[in-house]
Amino acid sequence: MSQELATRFDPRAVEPARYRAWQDGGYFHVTAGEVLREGKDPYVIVIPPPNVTAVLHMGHGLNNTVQDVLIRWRRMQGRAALWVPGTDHAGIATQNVVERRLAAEGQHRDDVGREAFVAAVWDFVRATGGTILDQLKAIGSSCDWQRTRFTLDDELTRAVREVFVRLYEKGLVYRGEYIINWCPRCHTALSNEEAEAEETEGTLWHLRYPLSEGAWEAAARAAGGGATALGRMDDGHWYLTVSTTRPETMLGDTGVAVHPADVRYRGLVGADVVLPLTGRTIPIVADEHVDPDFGSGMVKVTPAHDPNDFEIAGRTGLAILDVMTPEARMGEAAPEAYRGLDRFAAREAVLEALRREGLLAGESAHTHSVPHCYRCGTIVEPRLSLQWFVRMKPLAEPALAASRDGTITFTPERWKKVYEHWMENIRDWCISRQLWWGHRIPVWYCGCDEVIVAREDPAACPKCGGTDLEQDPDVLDTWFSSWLWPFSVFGWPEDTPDLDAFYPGHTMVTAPEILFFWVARMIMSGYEFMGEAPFTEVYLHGTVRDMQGRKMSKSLGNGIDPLEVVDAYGADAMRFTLINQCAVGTDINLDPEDIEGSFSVGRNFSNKIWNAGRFALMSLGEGPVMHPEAFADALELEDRWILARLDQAIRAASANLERFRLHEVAEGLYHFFWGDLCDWYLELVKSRLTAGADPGSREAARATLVAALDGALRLLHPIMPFVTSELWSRLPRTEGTAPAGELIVAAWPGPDEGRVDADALASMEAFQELVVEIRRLRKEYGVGEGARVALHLAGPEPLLAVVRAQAPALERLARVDRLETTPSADGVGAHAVLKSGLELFLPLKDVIDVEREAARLRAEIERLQAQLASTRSKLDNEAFVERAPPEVVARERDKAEGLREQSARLEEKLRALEGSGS
RNA sequence: GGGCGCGUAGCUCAGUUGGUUAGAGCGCUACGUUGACAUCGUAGAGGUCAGAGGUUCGAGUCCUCUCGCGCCCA
Repeated sequence: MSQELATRFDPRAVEPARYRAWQDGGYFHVTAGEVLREGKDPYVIVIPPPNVTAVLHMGHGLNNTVQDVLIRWRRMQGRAALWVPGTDHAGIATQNVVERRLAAEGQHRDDVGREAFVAAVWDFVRATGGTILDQLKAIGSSCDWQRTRFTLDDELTRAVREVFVRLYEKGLVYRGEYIINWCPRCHTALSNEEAEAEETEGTLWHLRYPLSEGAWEAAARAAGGGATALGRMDDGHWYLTVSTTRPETMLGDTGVAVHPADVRYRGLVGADVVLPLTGRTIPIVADEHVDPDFGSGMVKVTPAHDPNDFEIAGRTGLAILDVMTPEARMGEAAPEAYRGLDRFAAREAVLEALRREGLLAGESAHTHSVPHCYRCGTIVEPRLSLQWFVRMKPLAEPALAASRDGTITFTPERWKKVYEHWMENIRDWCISRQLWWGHRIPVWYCGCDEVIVAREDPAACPKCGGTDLEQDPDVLDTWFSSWLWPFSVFGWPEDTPDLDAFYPGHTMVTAPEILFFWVARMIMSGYEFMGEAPFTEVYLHGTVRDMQGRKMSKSLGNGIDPLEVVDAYGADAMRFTLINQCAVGTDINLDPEDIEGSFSVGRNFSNKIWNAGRFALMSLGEGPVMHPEAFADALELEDRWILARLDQAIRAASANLERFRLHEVAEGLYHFFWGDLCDWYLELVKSRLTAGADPGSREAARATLVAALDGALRLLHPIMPFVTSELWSRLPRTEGTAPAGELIVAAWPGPDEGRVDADALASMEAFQELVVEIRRLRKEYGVGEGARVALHLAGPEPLLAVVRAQAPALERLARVDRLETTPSADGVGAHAVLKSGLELFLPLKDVIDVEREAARLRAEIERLQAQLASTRSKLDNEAFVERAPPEVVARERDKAEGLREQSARLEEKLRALEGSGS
C-alpha cells in the first residue's frame, strides 16, 4: 500500500474534509433511543453557552477543546456521548451592540420604539449569531449540532416563564424596592455578581456637619468626654465629623448614625444636625450596624444611595431621599445648584462648597473596592429601585448540601470552598433588567391594582375582567435563562424522552469566573425543578493570559485569534498546545507577540505524528498484518517493550483523563509517541521492515508496529482528532479484527495484562542506557558521526545476551561495528560503568587523550562517591533503618551497593588506564 | 477586613497521598541531511525548589513566620 503522503502535515488539506465526514457520518448526534432502548450509558455535557454576539477567542478555544477531549474520549469508550451546543442571548451585550449601531446613525432606541428595536436585534442575531458556533467547528468540536439551542428559542422561553411563575407561586420570586446595582450607562439593574469590585486607591473625605443649637450642650459634654469627632467652628457652632468616599451623596443624607453602645455619643442620639448645602435638618440615630472604630464612629446615612444605609433607614425610620437620576446626575431632590451635574462633577462641587464654608475637615487616602459594570466598566451606582428578585436561601440549601456530601465534586478541589462560602452567604438575586432584549417578565398590571403572573399572556384581568393590562416593561437577567440550560435544552417542562435519557448530565467544564453566575445557579435550579443536580463533576480550567499574566482581551489587544492559529498550524496543533499546558489549577500563558513560539509544540507534534505514520505506511508494505499475539515468542525485545510501554501509556492516559489531569495526558502521550515510539521503536525496527529482512522477524515487526501505532492514534485522538483520524484511516487493519470504521468511534484501548512485561522494560532500559553512553563518549572524544567503533562489553550474562541480540541496532544507533563480550578489554580508550551493571570500553587509541579520560573518570568516581556517601549516611542512621518502610530501606541498600560497585569498577579502570598510559 | 492560591532551569510550567540521582516544552551551545520528519536527529550547559524556623529517620512536598505576586468575597 504505497501511499503518497506529503512530507509535512498540511492541516488545511485534511481538517475541513475530515470534519465534514464526521458530520455527514452522524457521529456527533446522539438520540434518546440509544440510551432508553439500546441501553447505552449516557455521557452528557452541555456547553457553557457563549454569547450569541461572541467571536471565538482563546478562552473559548481552551474551554471547548477540553469539552471535546472529554466527549471524544467517552464516545470512544462506547458511551452515548452527547455534547449540546448553543448560545445565550446576552441581554446587555447584544443590546449594546445594536444600540451602538443606532447611535452611529444618530438614533436612540427610544426613537425607533421597542418593537422595531427588538426586531433589529433579531436581524442582527440572525445575521451574525451563528458565527461562534461555526468557529467551534473549525477547532474540531464534536457537538451534536442537531441539538443547537438558543436561550430565546420558543422552548427555552417557555421554560423561563414556567420557572418564573412557579417560583412566584412558591413565594420565591418577589418584587420590591431595594438598593440595587445600577449601571448608569447601560441603564439597567445588575445582579451582585455583575457588579465587579475593583480595588481602588481612593480618598476618604472628612466632612463637618453643624449641630443644631439645641444639641450644643450635649456636644460640649461629649467633647469633654473625649469625643474627638466633635468640634467648634470659629463662630462657636458645634459640629460633628463624618467620613465618606462619595461626598456627593451627602446631598441625600437623611440622618447621622452612631452605635447605640458608643458611650461617646450617647447623649447626642436624637439631636438634630444641620445638613450643609441643603438647608435640611436631619436627626442623629443609633444603629447596631455602625462600626464605632471606623473613622469618627459617626456615619452619614444616605438611604437611597447605599445598601447599608437603606437598611439603617428601615430600622430607624429615617427618610429616604433619592437625589440622583438614572443617568447618575443629581436630580430634582438635590439642591438647585447641583441639579443636572454628573455625580463626579457634583462631587467636586460639593467638596468645593464645603471647603468654602470651612466644613471640609480634611481627607485621607483610602483603599476600597469600587463596583464596575461587568459589561461596560462604568462605575456602578447603588440605586433605590423597584425590581424583581429571587429568594435564594431556600434554593441554595440542596445545592450546598450536594457539595458538602460529595454529590458534586470540584476540580481543582479548592473551588469547593469558594462555592460553599458563596452558598452560605447567598443573597437574593435581582433578576429584572431595564432592557428590551431578553425574556419579557411574565407579569401584567391591571388598573385595578391586580398583578397577574402567568404562563400564557392573559387576555383579561381575572379580578376585574378589565382588558387594559400592561405587561411589565422589563426583561429577565440572561442568567435567568441560562441557569435552566441543562434541562431546558431537552424540552423541559415537557416530560420528554431526551430529559429521561440525558438528565442529569455529567461534567460541567468552565472557567472559574462564572462559578457563581452560572454553575452555582444551575445546580440550584437543577434541584428545584428536576429534583437532582444537573451534573456531578465541575471542572474549572484556567484562564488564558499573555506573557505578563494579563487576561487576553479585546481592549488590551493582547488576544490570539484561535482561527488564525488553526489556519497557520491546524486545529490539532492548537488543541495539543492548550491541553499540554492545561495543568489542574493553573492558567495558560501564551505570547501574542510570538504565535509560532507559543504553538510550535503542537505544530511540531502534529507533524511528528504525521511523519511517523507516513513512515509506517511506507514501510509496512502490502499483505496481511497479524496480531502481535500471534507471534508470541517470536516477538523481539523491542516489540515486547513497545507493547508494554503502550500498555502503560493506556493506563496512564485513562487514569489522568478520569481526574482531569489533561496536561499529564498530553505530556504522557507526547513522550510515549515521540520518545518511545519514534526515537526508539521505529529506529529499532527499521532494519526489520526492509525487504531483505528475515520474514518471521519482519512479520512480527509489522504486527507490532501496527498495534503500537493503532493504540497511539486512539489515545491521541481526543486531543488531536484530525491527524490521528487521517492516519488511522490508512493504517492496515489487523487480521481478524473488526472492519475499519472511523477512529472517532473506535474503541478506547483498555489495559492488557498480557502486555505487562517487566523483563522487557528492564532490558530495554539497560540497552538504552548503553546506547546513550556510547553516543556520549563518542561526542566527548569527537569521534566523527559516521565513524564506526568497536565495543567491548562486560557484565551480567543475561544483559550481554540482550546486547548481542541487538547488535544490528547497535550498529544503527551507536555506529558500533564490532561487539566483543569476552574477555573484557582494558587499555587505552574510553571507559564507563553503567547503572545496569554493564561495563563498557571503547578502544579509541587514536583519538583518546589519556589524561582527559583519567580526569573524566576521576570526576565520575567523585560524583558516585558523593552519592554513595549520602546514601550511606542514611543507612548508618539507625532511626532510618528502623523507622522507614522496609522497601525504602531496601532500595537505599541496593542503591548503595550499585554505587559502590560502579565506583569500584571505575577505579579499576582508572588504575589500568593510568598504568597503560604512562 | 475575611478567604483562597502562587513563588521550582533564561522563559512558560509539571512534580498525584513526604521516600530513585527534581522533570518537560521553548530558548541556548556543539555536531549532524545515514531515504519518515530540519516543524528533524544526537549530545550538552543550565536549578542552594523565594527566605527563615519547625515537624519527621527523611521535606520541593506537611506546619509557622517573613518577603514578593495574583485572585475572590465583604
